[in-house]
Amino acid sequence: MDRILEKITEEIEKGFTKAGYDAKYAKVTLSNRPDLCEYQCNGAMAAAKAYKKAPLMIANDVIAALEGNDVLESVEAVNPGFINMKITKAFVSDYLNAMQADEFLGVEQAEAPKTIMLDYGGPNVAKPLHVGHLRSAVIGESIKRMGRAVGHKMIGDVHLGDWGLQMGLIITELKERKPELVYFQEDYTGEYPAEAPFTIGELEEIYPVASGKSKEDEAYKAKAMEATHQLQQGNPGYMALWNHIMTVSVNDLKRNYARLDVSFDLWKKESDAQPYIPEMVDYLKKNGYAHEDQGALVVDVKEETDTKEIPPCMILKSDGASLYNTTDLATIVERMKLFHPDEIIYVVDKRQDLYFTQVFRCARKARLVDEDTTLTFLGFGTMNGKDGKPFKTREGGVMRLENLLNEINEEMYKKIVDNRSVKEEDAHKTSEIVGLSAIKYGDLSNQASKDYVFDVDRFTSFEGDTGPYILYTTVRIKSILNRFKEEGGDIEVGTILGAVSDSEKALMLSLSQYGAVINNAFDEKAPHKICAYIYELANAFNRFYHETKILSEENKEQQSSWIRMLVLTRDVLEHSVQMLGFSAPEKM
RNA sequence: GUGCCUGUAGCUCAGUUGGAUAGAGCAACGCCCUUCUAAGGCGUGGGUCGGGGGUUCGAAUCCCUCCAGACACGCCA
Repeated sequence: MDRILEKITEEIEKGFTKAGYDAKYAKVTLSNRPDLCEYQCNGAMAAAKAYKKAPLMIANDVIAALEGNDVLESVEAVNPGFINMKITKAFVSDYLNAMQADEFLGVEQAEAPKTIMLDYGGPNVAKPLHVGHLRSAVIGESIKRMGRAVGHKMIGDVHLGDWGLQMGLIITELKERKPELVYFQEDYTGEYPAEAPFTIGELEEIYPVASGKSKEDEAYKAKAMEATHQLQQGNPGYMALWNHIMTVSVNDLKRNYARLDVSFDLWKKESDAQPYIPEMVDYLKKNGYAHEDQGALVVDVKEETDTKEIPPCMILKSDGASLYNTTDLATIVERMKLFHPDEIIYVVDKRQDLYFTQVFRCARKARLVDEDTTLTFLGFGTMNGKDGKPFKTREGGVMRLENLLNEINEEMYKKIVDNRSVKEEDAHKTSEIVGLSAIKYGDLSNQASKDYVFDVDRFTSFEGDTGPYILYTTVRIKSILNRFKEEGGDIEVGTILGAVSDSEKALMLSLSQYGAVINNAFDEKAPHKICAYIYELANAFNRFYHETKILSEENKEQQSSWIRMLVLTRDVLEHSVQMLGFSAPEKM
């Protein structure tokens, strides 16, 4: 279905054409002076130059030509040459009824759906998730859901960090502690135990210890590097251990991501890309893309237009070993081969901007990606504490994601119990749902690319521009609808009628924007635009709610009109919130 | 040093891609519950949009310059 702005623009275009002006000036936008009008067109001022005529005259010509249309309730030309308009009540209500009948609520679906891979999450095996992983997960999940809502095929890939020295470190430390394990017996030929010789708790304790030792003890580090090498060569005992590490770790990661309501379609990992490396390196050499420089194998990625020196993309270190770049390039090769994506979006820390510029250019230059496959870097800023410095625990350490979630849930639980008399078990469940909205909304309502301040008190507040406020509004609507049903009403029947109050019309206008907002938000990969929209919608609803008594309305036709509008408002809010990655409870 | 990003109310942030009187929330101060969740609504005060130039009918938005902060700059990931 057409967007409401397009429909209005079409009307204005008719006016411009009829008055003898080019229709390209007829672009209509939302009013930035709601006190004066609902929609405005600034085209007359732009046209003034081309036609060498006063803008106001042009505006008046257009208005005269618009005479007799049934979309505009009022239209007037104002000072320099603004065309201010209000649309008819019937036009808005017709639009809302059509919107309600549309399964996508007016969100335009992609005419040619794309396959878009989303690289987000990026946790490391055997290390707990910490707050640094939060943004990637939250933003990535939202973009994924937004993409699906506009009809694209979105493939989310967690892209596990499971390769390199960290594995060797764990194996080495394990060997120090339990040398008697069969995994370390070279002549062992039997089956390895199905049960892992460690728990996730032990694993998480082992890694930092091993990492610390390797920094101080050269011999230890050498052992770890050797173990890494052995693993990569396929040492059966090490491979068996690696499998255990993976299983234990991935189960734990899945549990944690589930708490965040984040899910991945693919649990691919860096090691999966390794088989592609030899052939890729060979290809880069043979075709002259890569050359040796100071002993390392590199690909030049400088471009004429660069304002600064872009270092070459390193493929192999001078000792011949591969590195992060190599794996990422090989991952691109793998993704192209397996999924042929139209676009790959990386949701990663913005500090990796330069690095990804190198990787993308290298992939492009060496034709590792199709020409029409887009590589997108979606860099996000740092999550800071109230002091403006990177978020830390009170003790100054790195905050585990799990602990952060627990803290928020506890905070939320207190608030819910303090304010309402609810059953124990309900309160715990509700506080988890609302707590998640607090975290996600707090994050997503900021522009992803900027640093932001993570303020627990502010995010968990029910007042202002917060997740809990949005949910509270949604719950209020549900509450009315439930009452209506209990009294024997049917919320599925009825037609939305023209507005009878200013607050109702404002709510209707806000609802009518939904489709355009979602499409635009996805185009710009900007979840914060959805936040801004639903906050405004929630405000519009609360204003309307405050002055309209629905359940006691005598006129049944009017009542069912309002009920239908509540259903639409609820649906818009729930769909929006779904795209942000959380949901509304039934009560709170 | 080079490059990139950021700078908007006391605090946290928007600003529809160049439009009208720069907007929200929090904090402060008033009002509004016998009526669908007051975790709500209405209102008041608060700004040289980092500074200075320029572009034009018109600039928070585009260009130049300076100031301040954050980040990145070949064998880490």
